[in-house]
Amino acid sequence: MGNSRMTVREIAKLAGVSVATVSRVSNGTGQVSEEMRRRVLEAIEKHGYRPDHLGRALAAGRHGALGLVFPGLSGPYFTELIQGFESEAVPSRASVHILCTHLRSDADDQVLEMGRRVDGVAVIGGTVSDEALLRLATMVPVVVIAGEGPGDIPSVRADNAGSMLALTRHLLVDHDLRDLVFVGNPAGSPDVSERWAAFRGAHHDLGIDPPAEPVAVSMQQADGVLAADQLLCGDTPRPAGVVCANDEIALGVLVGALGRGLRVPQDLVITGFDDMPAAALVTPALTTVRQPVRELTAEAARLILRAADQPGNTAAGSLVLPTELVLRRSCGCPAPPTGGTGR
Amino acid sequence: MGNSRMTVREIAKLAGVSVATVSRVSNGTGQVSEEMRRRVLEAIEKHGYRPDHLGRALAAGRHGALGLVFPGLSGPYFTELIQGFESEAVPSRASVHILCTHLRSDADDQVLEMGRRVDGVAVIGGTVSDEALLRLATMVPVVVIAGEGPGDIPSVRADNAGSMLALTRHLLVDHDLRDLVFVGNPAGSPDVSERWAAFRGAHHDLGIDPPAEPVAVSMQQADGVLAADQLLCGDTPRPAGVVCANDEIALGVLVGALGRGLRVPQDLVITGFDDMPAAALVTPALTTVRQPVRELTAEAARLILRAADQPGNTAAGSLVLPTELVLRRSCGCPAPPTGGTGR
DNA sequence: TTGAAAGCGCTACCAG
DNA sequence: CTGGTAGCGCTTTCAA
Repeated sequence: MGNSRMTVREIAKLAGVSVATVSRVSNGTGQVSEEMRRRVLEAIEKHGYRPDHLGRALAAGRHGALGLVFPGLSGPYFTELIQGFESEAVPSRASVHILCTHLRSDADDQVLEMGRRVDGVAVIGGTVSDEALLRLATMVPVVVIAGEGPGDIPSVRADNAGSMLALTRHLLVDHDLRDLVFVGNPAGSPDVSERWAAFRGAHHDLGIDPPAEPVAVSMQQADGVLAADQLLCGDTPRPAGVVCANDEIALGVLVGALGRGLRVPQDLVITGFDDMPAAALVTPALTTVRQPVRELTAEAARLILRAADQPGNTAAGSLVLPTELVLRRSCGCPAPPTGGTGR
Repeated sequence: MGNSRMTVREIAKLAGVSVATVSRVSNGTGQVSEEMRRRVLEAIEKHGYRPDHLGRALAAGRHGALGLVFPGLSGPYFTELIQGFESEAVPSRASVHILCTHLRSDADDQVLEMGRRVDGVAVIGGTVSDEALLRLATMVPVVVIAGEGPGDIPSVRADNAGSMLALTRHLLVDHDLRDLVFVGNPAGSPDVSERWAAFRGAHHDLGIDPPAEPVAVSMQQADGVLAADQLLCGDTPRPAGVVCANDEIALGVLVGALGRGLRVPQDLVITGFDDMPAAALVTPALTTVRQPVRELTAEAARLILRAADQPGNTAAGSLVLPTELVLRRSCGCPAPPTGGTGR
C-alpha cells in the first residue's frame, strides 16, 4: 500500500502534526507523546512512507556510503575484498560504491568524483596516482589496502614478506630445492612486489643466486596455465619448484603440470599465496600462505567509519595483518594423517 | 589549492555574481556573457570548487547511481557481471552501488533501502523475494539478470536451455556416452535450474533415463573438487561423463580427476559452462558453453538508464542473449589442429 | 544576460 | 512535548 513518494510534509498534514514531529518519530529522536507517535506511525504505515535518502543526507551532510576502488577486479581475491568491506559497511547502514579504474586513463578523475559521493574511500594499492590519493584525502578519509599510501594516508596490508621469506626458505632448506622460479608480476601490485622481494631475499640470505627475473604474468588461473606452458614446454630445463604470487596462478600451473603428466610434488613443486578454499582441496593440496583477505577490507571500513564520525575527518592507524605459512603436499611435505585439508 | 568544501554561494560572492550564474557556468547551461563566465571560471579554478553531489542530486531528484544486487558473489562470473555493469554506468556518470544479500535474513529490506538511493536496480535472479522485487519496481526501474522477474519486470538472460540441450545431446549421441552426471544445484539459481532441466530434457528426447538427482554443490572450484571426491572415490561406479553447471566446478572436477591419475577424456569426460578464460587453456581444454556474461549486465544497465530518463520510469524489453556450444578436448572431441585454444 | 527567490526532502534549533 | 522555521547546496523559474 501507498506510494513511497510521500514526503514529511504530506505525512505531517495527514497525521495532523508538524513535520518536526514526523521527523522525530521516524528517527526515534527526541520526546514524543504516545498519542502523537501513534497518529504519525499510523499515517506512515498507511502510506508506506520512508524518508528520502537524499534529503536526509543533505541535511546531515553525510552520504551514508563508502567507496571501494579496484584496479580491475578478477577472481576470488577481489570478491573476498568486497565481501569483507560489505560486512562492515552494511551494519553501519552505509551503502557500498565500487569503481574499477581498469585501464581507463581518467581513473584519477573518477576517484575524485567518487570522493564527492561517499563518506570515505578504500583504495587497493597501486590503483590510482599518489597525487590523486592525496587530493582525495583532503575531501574524505582514505585508506589504502594491500599497499602503502603516500603522505600519512593509513593503510591496511598483510605481512607479505614474513611468510614469503619463510616459504622460500622452507623450499630451499627443508626440501633442499634449487632452481626455483617466481611467477607473478611485481610491477602489477605492491603485494606481488613485496612477495618477489622476499623470494629473492630468502635466496640471498642463504647465499644462493635467485633467478634474475620473475615470470611476469597476471593473477588469474589462466595466466598460471600460460606460465606452465612456458615453463614446462621442454625448450628449457624444467625448474624444481614454482613459487606463485597467488593461489589462482598456482592452480593454473598445477593443472598445466598435471595435464602434461607430471607428478606434483615428485617432478615439480608448486606453491601459492592466499589460501583460497580450493587450495586445501586439490590433489595434491597446495602449500601456500594464508592471509586474512576479508579482514583487510573489513578493517579498512572500520577505520574509515571511525574517521567519518570524528571531527578531524582523517583516517589514521595503519596496520599489518599477520599471515601464516600453510604447508601441504604440493611442496613435498608429507600428506597430513587424516582428511587431507591441511587445516 | 583550494578546499573543495566551497559552495555556490561562496563562489558567487567571490566572483561578484549571483549563484544562478555560477550554476549556469558550472553546468554549461543557459546563456552567460563572456565576461561573467571568465570571472566565475577563475574563482572556480582558484578555489578548486566542484559542485556537491548531494545538493545537485536533491535538486535534480535523481541520484546518478545504479544498484547491482547479488546473492553472495564469488568467482569470475560475478566479477564479470560487475565489470559489464560498470562499463555502461561509468560513461553515463552513474556510480555503481553493490549489495550482497548473502545469507542475511533482512535482504528484502536492504534491497528496498537501496531502491531509495539509486535511479535503478539490476538484481541477479533468485536473490530476493518476488514480493520485494515488485515493491522495488514501484520505486525505480528494475531489471532481473539471469532469471525471470515476477509481473512485468523485464529480464536479461542467456539461452541456457538451447546450448545445454545441444551439449548433452552431443555427449549422448556423438560420443555415445551413458551414465552422465550433472554437478550443480538447481535450487541455487534460475540458471542452474534451466541447465539441469535441459540436461534431463536431452535424455528424455532420446529415450534415455537421466539421473534422478544432480550432485548438488555450489558454484566454486572448491565445490567441484568436492564433487570429484564424491564421484571418483571408488565406492560407486565411476560415471562416464560429468556435466558441470559452470566452468569453475568443471575445473575443480578436472583437478580432482587428474590428481587421481585419471585421464581426461579417455577415462572421464568433463564439460563446463560459461567459457571463462581458463577453460580454453587447461589441458585438456574444456568443452563448454560460451555465454556473454558482461553483456548481460551491460544490457541491463542500458535498459535501466533508458527507463530512468523516461517519464514512465519503468524498465521494459526483456531479452535472451545467445549462447554457443564450444567443443574442445575434454568431451572427447579431437584436439584442434593448431594452438589448442579451441577458438 | 543577470539576479532574486522558490523550492528539492529532511533535520534540528528555538520558542512556546 | 510540540510546532514554526531556518537551513543543507544546488537548480531553475520568473522578473527585471
